[in-house]
Amino acid sequence: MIKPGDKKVLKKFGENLRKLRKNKSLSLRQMSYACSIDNSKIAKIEKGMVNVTLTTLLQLAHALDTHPCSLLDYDNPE
Amino acid sequence: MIKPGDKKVLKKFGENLRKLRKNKSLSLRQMSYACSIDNSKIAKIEKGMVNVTLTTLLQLAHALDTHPCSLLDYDNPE
DNA sequence: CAGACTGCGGTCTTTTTAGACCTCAAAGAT
DNA sequence: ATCTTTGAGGTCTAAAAAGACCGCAGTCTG
Repeated sequence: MIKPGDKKVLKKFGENLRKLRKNKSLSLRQMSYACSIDNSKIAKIEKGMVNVTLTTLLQLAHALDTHPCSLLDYDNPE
Repeated sequence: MIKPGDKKVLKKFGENLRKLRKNKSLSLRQMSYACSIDNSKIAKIEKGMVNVTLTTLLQLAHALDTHPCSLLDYDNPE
């Protein structure tokens, strides 16, 4: 299901997520605790290996204390 | 997996999606064609019965010719 | 009435997420 | 050298999404 075109999107999303996490100076395990998502999974998300669902997206945003939009804000206007 | 707390979120998301679709005066089948998502599925999403993934979210946003953020822009920062 | 469109709901199979747990190597500090 | 933290991968099960197809009732129009 993960089409080649999607991989790029997921990768970008992951990179942005990582950036935001680093900004908060959170380790994977700290963030895991903050949003009840397994650290190994967050790592996979950051690497673009997972197509997160809406609720997961919101959990991540909550843990980062930011609006969900921030997680989608990697978009470069075309 | 869809926890009771999530249902509310998905419902709100769906309602917002429907609002945006109506704004564009698109029928389910028209939108289905625009984003390659089955019309029955879109109906389910709008009713909050599906926890959409990131790529699906982006497909929907694309079909509505709007930024993904708009889909998350219901008043629910939490 | 007939025909078209609409939203909605159901079924089915394949693929994937969610979630939990475990291991490991590298880097840090004590 | 030891202990801890960190990021990264791996495995496994159960639940759910993806995707496609079908049918139905209501509405509208010719």
